[in-house]
Amino acid sequence: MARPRKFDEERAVDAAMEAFWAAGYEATSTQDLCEATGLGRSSIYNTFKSKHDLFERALARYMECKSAELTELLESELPARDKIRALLQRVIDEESAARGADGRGCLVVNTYVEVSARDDAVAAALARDYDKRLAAIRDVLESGRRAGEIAAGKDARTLAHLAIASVSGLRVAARAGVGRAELEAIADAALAAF
Amino acid sequence: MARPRKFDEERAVDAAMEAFWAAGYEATSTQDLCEATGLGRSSIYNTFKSKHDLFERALARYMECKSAELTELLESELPARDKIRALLQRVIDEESAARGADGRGCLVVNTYVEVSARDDAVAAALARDYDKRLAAIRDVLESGRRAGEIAAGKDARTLAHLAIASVSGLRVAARAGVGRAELEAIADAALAAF
DNA sequence: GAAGTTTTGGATGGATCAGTACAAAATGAG
DNA sequence: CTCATTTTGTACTGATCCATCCAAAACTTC
Repeated sequence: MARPRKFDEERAVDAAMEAFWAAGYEATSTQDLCEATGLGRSSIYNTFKSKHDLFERALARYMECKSAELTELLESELPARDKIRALLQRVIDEESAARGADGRGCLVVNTYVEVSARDDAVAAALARDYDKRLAAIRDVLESGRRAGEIAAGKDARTLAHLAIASVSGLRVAARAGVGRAELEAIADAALAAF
Repeated sequence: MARPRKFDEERAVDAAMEAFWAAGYEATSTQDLCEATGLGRSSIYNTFKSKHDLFERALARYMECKSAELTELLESELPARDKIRALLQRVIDEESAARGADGRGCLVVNTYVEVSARDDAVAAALARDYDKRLAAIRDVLESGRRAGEIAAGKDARTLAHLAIASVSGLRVAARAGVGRAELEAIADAALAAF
């Protein structure tokens, strides 16, 4: 038939994801993407339509990974509040490690802020991801409410929104330079609302 | 002596702030800054050292304004928790209006995410601003704790961190497309932690 | 009004941007 | 081996990036 590809498309998307994650969309040049993926310009443009297209792929991949991690975390046998606690703790671990290592934060939060407002396709993808996470957490809290672990008067959906907002809040705080111990105290205080 | 300036430096910084606020640092070109301020290239580079310098000025101005607003808000006669409630409500008003009007969010949060990690000077300025806000809110909560409005077992400083994190969380949620009514429910739920 | 000083506009520089054109290289099918 | 097809490397496009240069304009002081 024809000459076969010398690279793995998935690995290229992964590498691009790392690049966008580290520097953001605008600040990542196509040259950076070539170096990160190890591909030539032609290969990238032959495989992906554009930088924007590659970004959407990379973002989708990131969201997939994170979504899988969340699902796994929420599937444990812990009480609902402890699941939320574990979620917040994981975020703190990520962000604290990231500060020392690379300080790149979370690609989803970064993209909300940097890209979302001026890019409808990206905004829509982020909104779908948000809804998925919201539903997963709401289910957990709803079960917890039925099990009596969460006060009956509290709305599971609202608390799920709050859980996600708490995650974002911790991430921004971490980026603001708040240290690990303080982040853990904040998370602990936030749990009082659940 | 010499030819006087035809423009007001402060107004120029204001206009630049609006531009950076609307589009972010990278996506705002020097051409955009000329158009926003109404100045020529020479005037801008004669007055400010560089785009980066102008950005620092604009960010400082933004933080000054917001800081003044916060101080004013915290000076009311309300109980401590109601002050926090008012703070969250103001954020919701801002973000909900912004979504329809321009969707630019908060320049400080945007800058944390877009610039902070790769710009020490900006990161330091943001950190100073964070500390100021933290201290102001901590004082309010400390008073509230002494007045018995806040449980004695809670640490005012941690709650102040939490208040700031709640603001960031709401802002990111708003950018994620969460509507006004839901934001208000989230804020209400978050207040249970105070 | 002349001299001296600063601002201003417009042209320009060199770098980098995203994306394309094209021919050489590489492969499987016949 | 030859042909058809796809990938790949390199050179290149036109646009835009931030910043600088310079001469003309504008204003104060003398």
